[in-house]
Amino acid sequence: MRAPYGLEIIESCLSCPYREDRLFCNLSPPAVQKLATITSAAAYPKGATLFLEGQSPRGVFVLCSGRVKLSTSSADGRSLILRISESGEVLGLPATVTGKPYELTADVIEPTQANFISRKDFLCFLREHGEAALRVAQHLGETYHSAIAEMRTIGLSHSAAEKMARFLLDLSANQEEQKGEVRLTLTLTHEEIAQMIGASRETVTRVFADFKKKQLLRVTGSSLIIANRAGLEKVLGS
Amino acid sequence: MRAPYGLEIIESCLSCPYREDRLFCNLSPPAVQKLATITSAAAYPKGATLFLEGQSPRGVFVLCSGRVKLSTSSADGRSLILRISESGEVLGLPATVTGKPYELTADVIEPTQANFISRKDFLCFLREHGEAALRVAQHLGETYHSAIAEMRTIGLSHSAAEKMARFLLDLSANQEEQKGEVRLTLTLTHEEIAQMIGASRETVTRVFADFKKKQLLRVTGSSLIIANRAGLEKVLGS
DNA sequence: GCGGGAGCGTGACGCCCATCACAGCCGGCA
DNA sequence: TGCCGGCTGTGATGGGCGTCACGCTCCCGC
Repeated sequence: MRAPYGLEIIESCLSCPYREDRLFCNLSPPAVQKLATITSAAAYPKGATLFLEGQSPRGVFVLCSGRVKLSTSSADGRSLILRISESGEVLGLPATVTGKPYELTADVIEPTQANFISRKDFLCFLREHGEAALRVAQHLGETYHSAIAEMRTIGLSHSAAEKMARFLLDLSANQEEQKGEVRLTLTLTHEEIAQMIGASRETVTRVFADFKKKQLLRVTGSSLIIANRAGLEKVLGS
Repeated sequence: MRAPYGLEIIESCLSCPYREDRLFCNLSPPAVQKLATITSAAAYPKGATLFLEGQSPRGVFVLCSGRVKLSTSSADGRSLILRISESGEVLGLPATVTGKPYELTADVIEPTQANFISRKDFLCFLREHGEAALRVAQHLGETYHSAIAEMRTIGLSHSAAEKMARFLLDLSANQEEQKGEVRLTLTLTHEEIAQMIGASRETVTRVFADFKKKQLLRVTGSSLIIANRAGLEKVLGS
């Protein structure tokens, strides 16, 4: 049941300079200049919606700060979270490039500032700058890659514990490790984790308890420590 | 357990002219010409493997004929089929563009002829022809789109019957309908369908039997008739 | 302080479905 | 013709986990 938040866009992102984000860094100076002219900044409060699944694409959003939840939901209210996007990421790219409807819904879960580029301007820009088109293609390829990874965790595990383990290991993959432990801050509720791995809220709670009992991880407040990475990996192979 | 077929490539695809495929039609004449020079044709027998999940990308394959199974598999031998590709489709595009390993395995299930373009040549071609890079971006966007659709069928259904219904409705979406019935030829074994929807072989058999009993569909040989589309759709909402 | 809501922990119950086992069926092949 | 291997159908069984229900702890606003 998606709350019908209006687009309460606050047009005040003057302090939001153009970022060296992953997608458009290292472009030629004229391309960067052109990009600046078609970009407009905006701020979104918690609870706002950048775009809804099924809408025809208005354009792309480049996150400057904040966090945005990307999800898809079925008619009966169940929803599946694909990703929590953070600063520097680009949202709405596939739909904007193809012209098909947004395939996901983007909900703001932490106050966010973002740069927006309208579809018309963006396509025009890509046609003029082949280098940028190639960068976009690479970016889409990586997005696809991580979608497949997500499918693997959901589709190829027999147990909820296995999905949780995969989820945690994916999270920790980008974190640095010290004395055999990985620390990461997990600002998701059990409910949200459940929606990410395709399980119920209670199951997430129980699996967490189980992992803690088995000394695989420790939780203090919102920070989570993976104490026994090898142990978690063993959960996968069973 | 993926069979270790060697790449028994038969270099004899002289009768395989360059196709008006979805990806590269409507390019400018010089682009098409360039493309022809870097394309090489080959034939693959049933059971051959175009590429394996995890391999570093050699290039893209454009199918001229035949059928290829795209799947990913876990360490314990379970596998998840994402798609059965047919004539005209392009395989290996995301990995080739990004440089990351192939995220899927491509197995030939019907004797196939394909055009191959090496990664080096392909990237060079994209850099020279911005229009093609944009087309590739659009293509990747669509690939992503259908991956999300697949995730929805697997992740957002509570019952195996629901997954089957979604699967069949997806299949029939591209077929034309006559007198309220949709006919389609299904050349997959129950085992393969099971791997596509994330269920067991026996469950697929049972759900099929159930659907037949409820007059939702009829099966004669390899052709399948969806007799009551509305009935199938009602399975989704329960 | 106190009510209320959001999030977490936990027990009981029951169903769905994976798994195992085996039996028919069909096509291919010697 | 008869064997064999792949595919399909079906029963029995058991465990995993979704669901319901309820209590608990925070935190926040009044």
